[in-house]
Amino acid sequence: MDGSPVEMRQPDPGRYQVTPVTTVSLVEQVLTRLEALFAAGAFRPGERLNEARLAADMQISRGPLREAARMLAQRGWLVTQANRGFFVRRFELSEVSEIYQARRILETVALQETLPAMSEEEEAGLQAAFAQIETHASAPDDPAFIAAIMDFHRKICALGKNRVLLRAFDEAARDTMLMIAFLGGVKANPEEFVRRNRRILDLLLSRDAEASAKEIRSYIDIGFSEVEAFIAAQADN
Amino acid sequence: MDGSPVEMRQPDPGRYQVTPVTTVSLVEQVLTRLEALFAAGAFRPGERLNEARLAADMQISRGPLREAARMLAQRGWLVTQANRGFFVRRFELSEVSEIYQARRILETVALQETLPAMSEEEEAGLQAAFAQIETHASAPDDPAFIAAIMDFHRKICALGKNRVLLRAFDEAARDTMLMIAFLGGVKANPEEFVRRNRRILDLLLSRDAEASAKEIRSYIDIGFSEVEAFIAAQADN
DNA sequence: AGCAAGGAAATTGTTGACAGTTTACATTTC
DNA sequence: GAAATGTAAACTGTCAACAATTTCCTTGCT
Repeated sequence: MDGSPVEMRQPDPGRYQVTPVTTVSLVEQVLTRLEALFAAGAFRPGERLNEARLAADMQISRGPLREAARMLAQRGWLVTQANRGFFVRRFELSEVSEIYQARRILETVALQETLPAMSEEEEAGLQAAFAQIETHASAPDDPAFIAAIMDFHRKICALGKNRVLLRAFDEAARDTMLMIAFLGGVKANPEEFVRRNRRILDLLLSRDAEASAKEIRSYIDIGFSEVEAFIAAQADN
Repeated sequence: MDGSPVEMRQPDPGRYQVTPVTTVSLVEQVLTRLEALFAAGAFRPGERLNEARLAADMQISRGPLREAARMLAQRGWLVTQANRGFFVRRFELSEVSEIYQARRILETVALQETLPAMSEEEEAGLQAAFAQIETHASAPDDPAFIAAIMDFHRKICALGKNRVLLRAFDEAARDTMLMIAFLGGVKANPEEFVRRNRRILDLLLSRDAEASAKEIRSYIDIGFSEVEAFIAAQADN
């Protein structure tokens, strides 16, 4: 009973570090799952999604599902029709070219002024992101491969230190992934992707903004023409 | 009873024209109202919004309100905290500058290649949008004045014919309006806004992409420095 | 007074049910 | 047989209630 101080808890902030415990709401979980379904190509363009069925499959009620669907609608992945519910968006060919055009601008404009001042952390981040591309190149059909590529280019865009433009890139990147999912995956050989991105990385590390931008534009153009050709081939069938 | 053909309805598609009857869901109505509340500066940054109270005021249940709030959260106007609900976003000063920087890029990059080929409709649209600015200049405190300015610049951005970039502009423009709403409205004299935008319009109509871009950048810079000064003045209090 | 503990009130997260609309199908009419 | 009509099932839009968590206030202690 007499207070020997030995066991007393004292504030010692530096001794250990714990992260907050968080709960994940159903809406967030549903959103994640729907994104995964989109990435896996489970939804077809124009498809109507059945709220009751989806909710039952996920073993939740329709409320959280609808809230997640509203977020995807705001993001542009779903469109709503009054009294008819949510439909998976469609891509027109014209919009595909706009997506790539936007990426060309967003990724290169970021470098223009900031590349020479790239920090150690940013440099390390780019290298780590590229390493991820190499890792996933062995399984190019896995959505994680495209996701790794997009993350690398996202880090490029992040060099611009502009959250508004980075957000715009995120949308364009997500649109790209969605479109690829609709097409049923890429079929271009992964080695070329790795090689060209390595070249981009090297030019970035040399801090040559002009050459980097040129290489990035060329890289994006190639990606676009491959998608374009693939769509044209599909249309022929 | 014998069918005299006089009154028989015959398919005659050109004789009259009706537009579809549409229903507006509660979610859409709520979204519109929340946007108006934001524009009017009714919400303070960091404020938590009370679902039950808002829903009761609008005389609806919490469901549609939450769905609209999720859309605003996806848009970035609200942020969510687990089990604590929706909070009005905050603006850091650094982000304000990024918004203007993004607008500078998005509005000028659109012109670079497309201005010389501007169509009659686009030209008329720009003039009509500018006329709206003049109309609302007499009531500069009305959110409609800023909205008119933003719409004019949106049409400029639309010249680029890129929906992805236009969407990015929309976000930046909405962020700008939100920020101004938080600041309690603009106090710069409306005549200057009208004058500078008229100059932009003239340069656009002359189809001089380079001069237009320069004038737009200058215009945006002025808007930014005014907001910046206003924020600094507020911070002093 | 300052602080911790406890509990009631307020608020969010989630659900199930009902009303209104749409969709699909069978039936009638020409 | 094709188009129009009527009808039942399916589905979305909305609500009200309940469970879980947070917030606020009171109480008791040093």
